[in-house]
Amino acid sequence: MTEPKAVERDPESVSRFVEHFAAQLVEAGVPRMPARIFGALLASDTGTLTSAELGEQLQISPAAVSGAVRYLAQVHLVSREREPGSRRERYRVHSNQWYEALTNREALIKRWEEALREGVTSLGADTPAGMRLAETLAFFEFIEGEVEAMMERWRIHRDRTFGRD
Amino acid sequence: MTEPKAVERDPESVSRFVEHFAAQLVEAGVPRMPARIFGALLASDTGTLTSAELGEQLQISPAAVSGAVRYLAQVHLVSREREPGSRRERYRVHSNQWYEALTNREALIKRWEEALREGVTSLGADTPAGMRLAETLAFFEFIEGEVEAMMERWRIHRDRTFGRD
DNA sequence: CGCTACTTTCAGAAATTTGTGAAGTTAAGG
DNA sequence: CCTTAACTTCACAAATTTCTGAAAGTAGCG
Repeated sequence: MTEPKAVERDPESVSRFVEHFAAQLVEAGVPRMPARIFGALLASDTGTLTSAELGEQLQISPAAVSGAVRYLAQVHLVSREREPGSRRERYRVHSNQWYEALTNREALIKRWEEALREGVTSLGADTPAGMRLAETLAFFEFIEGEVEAMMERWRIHRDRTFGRD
Repeated sequence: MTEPKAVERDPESVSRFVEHFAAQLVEAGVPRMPARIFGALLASDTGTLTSAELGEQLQISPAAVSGAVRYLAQVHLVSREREPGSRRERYRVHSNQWYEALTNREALIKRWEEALREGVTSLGADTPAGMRLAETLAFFEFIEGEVEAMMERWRIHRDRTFGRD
């Protein structure tokens, strides 16, 4: 028969998902190429793809892959690993961990807090503006603590739902 | 004495805060003008500023103010109000509510979820990729519920800390 | 009604961002 | 070591975004 053995993934469906999902990320502020690459990784069976595979699937140059991957690695959305043997690289999305990175914008939040703290000081803690900034600052500090607890609850919930191995 | 009555806010400190804070927002993906305007509102005593005041303080054209404010209103970071009498408009940051908007990216999350759901379907719920997407989807659904509870805790915490009026 | 004080829209100039090809770098494997 | 298969960096072209000035609405107020 002409029936292929384990098709399970026609390129067009994959592409549709990748581009659609990437578009949402773009709207959230993620640069286009990183978004597309991230989508492609999410949609891959192993969660890993080589530079060449990405380039071919998305029709982009090696340079574009390189730049986008650097971005993704920096924000901890993917990790890079060397295939033992060859100098070919694999990029991987850490299934359960990538979305934790999302809630984990540590550095970002820290800098917001720093800016707010400066604002409180320079505008005066007793001025209306200073008080508004102080309250905002308190909000972020509060959230920071909460998020950690929330992620712990998620892990428990996930293990119950998807099996605890 | 040459001592002014209630200076309390020298333009340079304000500007330093505004630009610094705006820079952080920009890094988080907010367009520059909206970020600056938002900063200026945060740093104002009443939390409101007119179009003209914004234009002068930030040295930008009325057109820029108009465009940026439209953006901010759309994402619920500021509201616009008409000064009774004149056709002059005031833009306001809702002290306690602006940061709630941040956690409240309803529409955004919904679309992510929709994209993920589509992905699960088109890639197959039983494929490895499909399962990865399903887990991600479950994560967002979980978070959605948690955030609401978290905000409620925040309000209580805030009232305790800043007075409950 | 029409004048005037604002705000919005629009077309285009300027700046920024993005992606490419080509040269440069690194390290595997003979 | 030298060759070669990758990845990365760089300079530039193209596309996009951002802001402006100017024209066009809009609604108070005489």
